[in-house]
Amino acid sequence: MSRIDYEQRVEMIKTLREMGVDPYPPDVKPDYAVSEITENADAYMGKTVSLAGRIYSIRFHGKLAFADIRQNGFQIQAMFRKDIMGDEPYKFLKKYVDKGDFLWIKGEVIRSKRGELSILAAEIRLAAKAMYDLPHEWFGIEDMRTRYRQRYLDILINKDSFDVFVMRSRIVSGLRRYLEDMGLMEMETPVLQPVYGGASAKPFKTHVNAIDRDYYLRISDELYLKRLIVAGYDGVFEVAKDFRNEDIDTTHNPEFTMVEIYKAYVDYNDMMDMTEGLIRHLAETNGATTVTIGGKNIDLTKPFRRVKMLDMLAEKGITDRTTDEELKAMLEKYNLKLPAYNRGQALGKLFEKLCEDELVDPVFVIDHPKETTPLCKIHRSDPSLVERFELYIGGMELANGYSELNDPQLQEHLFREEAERRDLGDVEAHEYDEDFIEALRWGMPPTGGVGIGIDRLVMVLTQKDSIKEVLLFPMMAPINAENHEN
RNA sequence: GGGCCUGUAGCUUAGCUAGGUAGAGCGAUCGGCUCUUAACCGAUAGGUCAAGGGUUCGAACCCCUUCAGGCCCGCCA
Repeated sequence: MSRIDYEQRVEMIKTLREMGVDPYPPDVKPDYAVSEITENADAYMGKTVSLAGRIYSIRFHGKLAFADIRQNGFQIQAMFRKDIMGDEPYKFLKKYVDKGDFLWIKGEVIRSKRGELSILAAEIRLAAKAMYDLPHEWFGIEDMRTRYRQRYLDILINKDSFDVFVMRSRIVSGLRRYLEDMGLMEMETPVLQPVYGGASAKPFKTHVNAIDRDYYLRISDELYLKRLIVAGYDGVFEVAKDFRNEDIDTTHNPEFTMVEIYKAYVDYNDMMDMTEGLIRHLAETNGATTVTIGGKNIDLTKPFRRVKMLDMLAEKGITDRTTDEELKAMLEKYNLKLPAYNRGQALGKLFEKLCEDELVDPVFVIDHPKETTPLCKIHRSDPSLVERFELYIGGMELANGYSELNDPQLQEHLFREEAERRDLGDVEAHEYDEDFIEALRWGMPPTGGVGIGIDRLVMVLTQKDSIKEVLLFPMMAPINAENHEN
């Protein structure tokens, strides 16, 4: 594609160099951030300051010009008067400075006749030249392919995108601060694991040359964090990138971020309290306690309901009187596949199918059948269940937590059952992790744990209905060299 | 994996179920303008209509294939 702007800029840069003007000078030093001036306009009024930023718009009126200068999310208007800055600099501005360029300006802080906070340029300096025209902010960039593949352009042009990732950053730092204030420590555990565990998912496989072994990218860091509880740290967490080799859609990306949190001497009830407190705190500090996502209104201010999974199934007519044959027929009807039937997993699948979408306002679904996970403590009052919770918001699963299983013999037994299920063809059954069981044999205190999907949490708090909107660089198929022209 | 929709200038798009030289706004370039902020006025340039193949005298348009994306469904967080 011919871009005349690009070719013109190539020429212009050549000319600038011949004139002795460096289009990419190394020593541009503004005295003030734009935000400092805009946030304290009155204090700086009449003072001479220097600042720098990108030109988003420039409007010439003969011997007068206005530009919008933006830096780090803050914008200020620059005013250029030929009689103040001089003929040559004004001519230079008109001829060699374009929208999209970075400009350094020194001048007096004033207000224009219309009252707009401005810096009246006495001196200017080209800080960095751009080679493309900046697309007009008014129209924005709407094409998803451009927005996701050239995210820097999306963020540059679309203010909403800029703000989403500011919010994401604040949410994650707020989360870390909240957990640290609770006395928890962030730990870093391996991304490359010889045995993948902690969740049901298909992994990415890789090979470690140094020891000539196949490794996996982690699907979870649960089993490592629990080893750290064994090790004697009573509260740990990790904001972790996890990797699952599954489909890409509006709520799934192959790499995603999950915070897992483990704390000794608490159970799943305590972890629900903590999860709820954390999410409400993040909602309040990011100014959105009632949100709309995908047309659904969600109220984060009310206490999160806690409902037993079996009670929700009972509302759908599935009770302990429902026979296995009837359950199998229902699985068939909804096209749900279980490599090897067992009642607990069947109930879990049917729950997801029948109930999940209805869970708009935050709700903890608790007390799952024990076959749904091998890492959770058996329920203190019903041996067919486990002390597990899942938090749903807006029809999405946002968090999953347990009273952690710390009985090494039972853990070994449950892992063997998972192994049998693998042999029957369940590719998502947990791998047998001998090293983890060995750790449990040394003794793990009673522990509560939870994993919270950060991307989905950010979706809720920023009111976005696609995970791609909250991932800086969502996974996209690479553009074929034959089709690629820019 | 199944269904529906989309891809036209740097950006936003019209034209596609009437097959007949591809149009606009913004942006760019040149000129004018001392208070604009989607600035304005005048002129100019800018297109392999996602890619490939077919039908046709003639294809952005009809057909086939491919690529990329979106939405819904199925499966996993």
